[in-house]
Amino acid sequence: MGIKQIAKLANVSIGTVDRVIHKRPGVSKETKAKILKIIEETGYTKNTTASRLKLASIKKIKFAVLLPETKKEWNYWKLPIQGINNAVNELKEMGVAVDFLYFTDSNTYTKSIEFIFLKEYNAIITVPFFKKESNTLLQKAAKKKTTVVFLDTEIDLEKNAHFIRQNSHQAGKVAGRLLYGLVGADGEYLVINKQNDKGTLVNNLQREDGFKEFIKSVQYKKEILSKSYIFKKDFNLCPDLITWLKTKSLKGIFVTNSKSHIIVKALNKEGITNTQIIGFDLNDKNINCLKNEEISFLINQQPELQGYMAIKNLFNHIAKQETLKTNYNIPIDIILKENLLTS
Amino acid sequence: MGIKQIAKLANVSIGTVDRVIHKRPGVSKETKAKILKIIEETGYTKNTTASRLKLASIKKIKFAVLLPETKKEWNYWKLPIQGINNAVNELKEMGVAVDFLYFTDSNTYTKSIEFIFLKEYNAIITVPFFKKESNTLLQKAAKKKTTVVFLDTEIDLEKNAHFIRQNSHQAGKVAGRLLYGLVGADGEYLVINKQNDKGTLVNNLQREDGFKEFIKSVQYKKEILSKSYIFKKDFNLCPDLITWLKTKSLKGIFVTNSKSHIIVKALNKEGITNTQIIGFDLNDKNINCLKNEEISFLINQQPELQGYMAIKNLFNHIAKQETLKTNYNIPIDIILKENLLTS
DNA sequence: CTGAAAGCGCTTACAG
DNA sequence: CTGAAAGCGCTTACAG
Repeated sequence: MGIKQIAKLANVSIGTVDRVIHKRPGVSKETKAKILKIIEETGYTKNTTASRLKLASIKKIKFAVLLPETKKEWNYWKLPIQGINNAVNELKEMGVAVDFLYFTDSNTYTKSIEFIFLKEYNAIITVPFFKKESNTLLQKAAKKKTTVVFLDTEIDLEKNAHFIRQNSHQAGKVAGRLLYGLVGADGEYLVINKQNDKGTLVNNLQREDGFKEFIKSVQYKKEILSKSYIFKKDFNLCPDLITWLKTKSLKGIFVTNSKSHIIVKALNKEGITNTQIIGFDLNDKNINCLKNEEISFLINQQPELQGYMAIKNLFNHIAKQETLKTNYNIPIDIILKENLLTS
Repeated sequence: MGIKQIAKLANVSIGTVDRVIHKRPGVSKETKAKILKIIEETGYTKNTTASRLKLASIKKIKFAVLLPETKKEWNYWKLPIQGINNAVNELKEMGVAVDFLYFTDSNTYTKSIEFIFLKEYNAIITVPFFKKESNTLLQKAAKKKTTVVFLDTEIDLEKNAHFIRQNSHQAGKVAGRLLYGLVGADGEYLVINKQNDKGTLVNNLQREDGFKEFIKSVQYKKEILSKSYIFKKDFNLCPDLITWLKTKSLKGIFVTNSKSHIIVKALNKEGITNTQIIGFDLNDKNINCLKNEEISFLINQQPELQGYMAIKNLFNHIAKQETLKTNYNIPIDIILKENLLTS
């Protein structure tokens, strides 16, 4: 059942049917009503593939991707890029194209956004690392009817934004159950956050909250220690923490970021044992610690999937008029030594 | 860069280029060589979308799906069907269509296979529940150049088969680490398998093996108890097991199948406590036990994903000549109360 | 306000 | 062995 049959049934040309389908002006009320009725009755839906075949050659669907710069060999931000490239590859015959831009700080972020708005993009995929700049972006985008999708982290913003990310609070609760299962009521708990010049990372705090919520829910009464570190080269734990760790017997450490391997190293240096660690992200060093059983669990944010879904969802939104969810949840994927390499 | 440009560069018509691309006969050696060279040089690849647009109207890609009958309201086998339908929906504009058939035993399985071979299908998606019949299927399929993909379980078969399933042995190891983390060296371990008239299910045994391999790897010296049950209505644990369970303090139970909720019920009836349970599959009853903290972990076989990937991989194989892996691994997805509803 | 024609990249059936 | 034409379902630019 195609546009041709609809046209035939309505006694009009396919051009007129096309105008109605795309809500373009220039069709008389009566004709429009007649065509809509037939579309309704026949259950006709547009063949997006055929539509894109034609459109791919004249008007591409263009996405701008603005992510943190990736200089190092292993870099977290290469993973969403990988997912984005996979999706674009699947959809390139449908006329989907993407431009990548990178930022290093809020200044280069702003510059890149300005640059993006000089061209015409259907949507922008980025991260909400700078609150003020993210709000500015959303304002500009609203004016230009450009969709914005944020990856990685969810923050409160003034305008309607779309997020594709793991629920960090919930991930913290998952970490809570996993670690409590290993350490139990008699152990001690420590949360280690990552800090940069703007303070502790938003999603680290969200994870800590979720973690504490779980631990409290099981009637754990002792205090949960919490530390925030700037992770530089030659990282060392602060002396009071080392003392604390050495006096306690069983310890559970929740590293709310990708730096758990650094904690492992620091603990080893101090000869601190009897520690269970749970962290985030499948970087090489973390994976190694998992293999050596120095880390018990890693929670995978599935950054490739985030990038992949961003493109797929945006394509379905733009090409098939599917609604774009405000929050797309990435499953909280639990990785341990034995399910590391099976996917 | 399309077929038209290739034709122009080779000074031939697009029909001739098409013949070369599809390895159809009737092209002189010289012309063929010339065209292949230009394809090579330009890096031309066929636009599958355009190709399928045409082909969808004359020659569909047809899949036969043969799965266990699903009468009950909640049934595991509705899940791969859901995934299959999702994939077919995505690809229907590409001319992908599917027929569903159901079996109840090896007889109806054989009958269905015969019926399938009366028609022309590009591929068959089924489960390898009957070894002899699976081998027969593969033989017939090889003759007809029909691809066969097995879901759910991997077994040894004579001919080259394709499997999309979780690695059950590895899943058992994952269960081992998870349960050992909760129960530890001082506890007792019990494995519960499911049995039907043909004996204990293959993947249950594979999971048990993996589980035991892990538990042994951590130098656990006590015996791991293993039971195989036929799960009927009014299920009861056998008396000797009840006695055993009541005399032991901390117990870890690995249910290698979807029936962990039945074990929970049986344990409750006998007033047996201090038990950690890990099972498989997200059926409503298991989910309820997870929510009530009567089950600690469930391993999700992601049956929807299995069905989805079967269609996607087969489509890519048939329409894009991508190689079909002998074993496609479904990740070992760990579910606990807190990450149950986040995806 | 509406229609007819050309074309997206590919495939087929037919002509020579 | 090769080419020209028609067509897949849709979109556009133009004509009226």
